[in-house]
Amino acid sequence: MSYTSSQRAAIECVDRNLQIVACAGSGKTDVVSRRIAELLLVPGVEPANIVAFTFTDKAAAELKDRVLRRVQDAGGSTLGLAEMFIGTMHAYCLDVLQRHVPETFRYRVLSDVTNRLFIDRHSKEAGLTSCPTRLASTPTLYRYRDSRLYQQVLSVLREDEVDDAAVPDQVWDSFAQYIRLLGKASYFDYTQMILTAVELLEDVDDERGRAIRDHVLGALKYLVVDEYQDVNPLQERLIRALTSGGSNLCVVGDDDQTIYQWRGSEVSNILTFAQRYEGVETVVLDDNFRSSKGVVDLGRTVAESLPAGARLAKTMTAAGHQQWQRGDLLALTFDSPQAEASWICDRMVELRGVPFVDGPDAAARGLSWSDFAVLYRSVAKDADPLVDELRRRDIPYVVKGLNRLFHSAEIAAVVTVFAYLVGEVGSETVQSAWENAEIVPSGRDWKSAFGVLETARAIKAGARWGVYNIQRLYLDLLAALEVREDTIPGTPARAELVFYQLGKFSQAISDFEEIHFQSAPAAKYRAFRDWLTHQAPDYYAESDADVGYAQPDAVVISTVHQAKGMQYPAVFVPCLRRNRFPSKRHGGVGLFHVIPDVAVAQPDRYRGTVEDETRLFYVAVTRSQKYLAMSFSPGGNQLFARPSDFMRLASTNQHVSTKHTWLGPSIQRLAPTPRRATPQVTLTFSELKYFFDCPYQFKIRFLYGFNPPLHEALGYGKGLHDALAEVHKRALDGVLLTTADVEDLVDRHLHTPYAYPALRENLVQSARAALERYFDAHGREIPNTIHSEKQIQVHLGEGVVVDGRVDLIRRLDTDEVAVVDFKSTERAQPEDVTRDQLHVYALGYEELVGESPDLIEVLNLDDKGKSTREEVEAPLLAAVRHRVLEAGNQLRANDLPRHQSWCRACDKCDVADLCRSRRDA
DNA sequence: CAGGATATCCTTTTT
DNA sequence: GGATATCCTG
Repeated sequence: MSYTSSQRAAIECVDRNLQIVACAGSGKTDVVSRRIAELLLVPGVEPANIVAFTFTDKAAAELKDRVLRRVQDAGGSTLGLAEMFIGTMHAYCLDVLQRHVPETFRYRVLSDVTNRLFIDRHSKEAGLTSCPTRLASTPTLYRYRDSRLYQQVLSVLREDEVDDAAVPDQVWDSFAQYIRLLGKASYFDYTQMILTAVELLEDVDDERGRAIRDHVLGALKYLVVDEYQDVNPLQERLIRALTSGGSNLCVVGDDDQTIYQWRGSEVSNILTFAQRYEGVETVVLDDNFRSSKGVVDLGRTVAESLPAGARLAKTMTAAGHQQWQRGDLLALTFDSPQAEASWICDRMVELRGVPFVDGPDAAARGLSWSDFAVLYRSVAKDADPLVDELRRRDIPYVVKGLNRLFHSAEIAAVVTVFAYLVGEVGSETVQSAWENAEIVPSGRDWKSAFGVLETARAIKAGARWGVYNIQRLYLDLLAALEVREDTIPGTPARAELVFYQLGKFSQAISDFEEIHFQSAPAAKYRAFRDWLTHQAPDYYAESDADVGYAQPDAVVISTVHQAKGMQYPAVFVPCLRRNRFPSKRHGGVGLFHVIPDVAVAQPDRYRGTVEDETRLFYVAVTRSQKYLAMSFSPGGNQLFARPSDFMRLASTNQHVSTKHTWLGPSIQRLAPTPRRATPQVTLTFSELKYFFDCPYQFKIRFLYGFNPPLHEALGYGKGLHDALAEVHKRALDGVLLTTADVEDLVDRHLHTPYAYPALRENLVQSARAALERYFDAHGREIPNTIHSEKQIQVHLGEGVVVDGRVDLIRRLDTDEVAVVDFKSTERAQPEDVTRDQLHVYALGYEELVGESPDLIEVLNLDDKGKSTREEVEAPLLAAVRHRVLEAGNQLRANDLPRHQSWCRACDKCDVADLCRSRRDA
């Protein structure tokens, strides 16, 4: 791989703060990963000294993979690579907290949906309904209706730089209530994880804060921040705090690609970076290797239409191998959306099989469906005509960025069940909805199914919480109707898709029940039903062919936002309508009705400006490697009847044609061949355990997404683990806890939010007993702790990685090293599965330190459970390595069969009813 | 061309 | 129910 001089400058700059301004297609990820590999060659630099932030988990996975390959290329060692943090800032902060702050071990993270459920469920206590607005018509926010806005207010107050005095006192009161409630329930929302970590790191005076600073900053020598243009003020504070100890900082970004300002991104971070940090070296990567000179020139035109003062100076230049030809770039106008959709399909058919060269040294291949991407400002509002046309013509497609789970007939049918439970519809409605959705074969006996529902409905207030578990009800209902992949009418492919939908619904139930587990039965069903109609549809995406690890050869329909970071040989940007793209400003009760806009430094970020939309258009254009068709057709009403200014901008560019001439039949065509990438498979230890137990159970749980019912004792095992983690971590710091600390430990770590009071008391007792037993039996060995909760990775080659955490690594009196796994219940697990699992741990340890452990141990904390200890054997290690690789290949081939017949794995399987009838047992 | 009346909208998405 | 774009009127 050869680099340009500026790329090399960026890679080699390891001793100064560095700003890499990377244009679209400039090989950014490659440069960053190479630089990290280079850092590892610096004498004295260990993987644990490097932290790299990305914006998404997906980007993190990609960077990790790249770094690994670069390290291998550079002949470096992959030893200990698991100690390098590559991930989002959220994940990093959570990791720091849960590594160093025992009080936070028990905290769980609220997602966007569960956070909203939480706010609505506790609307008064969370301050929602007392939060004032500046509108006479809406004196305060309303439950349900305004909870989303309230979420935004809560994050702006913490993530932005807010002029405290300009925010009304009552708004602050609401805010304080929310924060108090969040802590009381032991939750972090996304913002709070970062804020908590930042405040600890900033607090130089606090004794404990200083200890954490020493740990964190002591290890950190190099910090890399990708997508720096999208960093918000709180995240900038984190970066500041992390580099305050003098670590080297490298930020990478492109101010022209700031597209998340409505989430608080602050472009000025990147614009003024060089002034705000010491001795900054700036490297501009303006060679675009991705696109033809036509695309690059159009992209530059778009970027340069932005006001000059608001950008970093750079001139994107075409430097790749893609050739521009007249006719590649089109700006076309159509009379109707249907005509536009039809032309797009024609154009795809025309381009299919046309020779395309992926890289400078690659052989030509024929373009295939997955080489085409159609990018919309709003898929939800504009993509329907194209989807209809693609379906009509049998062209495969996947739609990204659309929450339509609840539009599907299957889920609509499932929802009727809950309408029935609250007495809104009769049994005939339910039955006919299910039959219309073709989930069950017609003529199925519905008696037992309604029996399940009757039992659920008859539950009285005061019953144990576990009894009117909605998840249980759902799974029982599917079991009663014998809904399984092999009984769903239609082809196996259809059955699989239906199962993905049903699995997602199971996830929705889990989200709801996490917050509403303890609501009284009638209220709970009612709340669930309302949530299903009003809120849930906005959060859950329909499943299409793009699921699991298999990669379909299908046209991609996506929003511009979701296409960020992607590239495609041919890109379509249709529906360039005025008031849609650029989008017009919107009305309604908004952020600034709660927080005055003067309280925020750059309020326009949250409003959206033409410049923001221009940057979005820039992102859309620069996704294309060669072919790009921008088009307009008048939309449904007069607001969208005229073309966007972007149409004019595009058509005045000299590389763009405004008329399309069909390629003649003489043009050379190759067999369509999709770009082949071997998907990366990353598994955790616990997922792998299920896979070893039964591949089909793994599929039901992790690919389809079915969740077992929430268990009332949930949290017990984690609490024990956390308590022991504190014991061992303190030991590493030289503090030895004893039996006298048991009560404290249990208080701090045992969090069982779903336990009814009597159970809770039981769990406290058994947790204390378990810890006391541990101190009795192993107290003497605690000082021999080498690692507690050690992050490990196993790289198996061929893109298969296993991630995990080893509970304990300790030295025995024999001076041997043992890898230890705690089990909190004696719940039987076949012995061979346990051994497989432990050998994977051993592999992880080997990759961490370079030699395998001597022993692997299972320590059962339960009083009856038995503990095992065995020697690590090389042949077993090799065999396990092989089995994990095989698992990765099976996953990629979507080959996850069920066992031949009912077996012992089925006996303990929570989702066995979705697999086979119990009559077979 | 200014200003009032009317029609139409109420994204985008990551953690 | 509020904000905005565009239409309409003089």
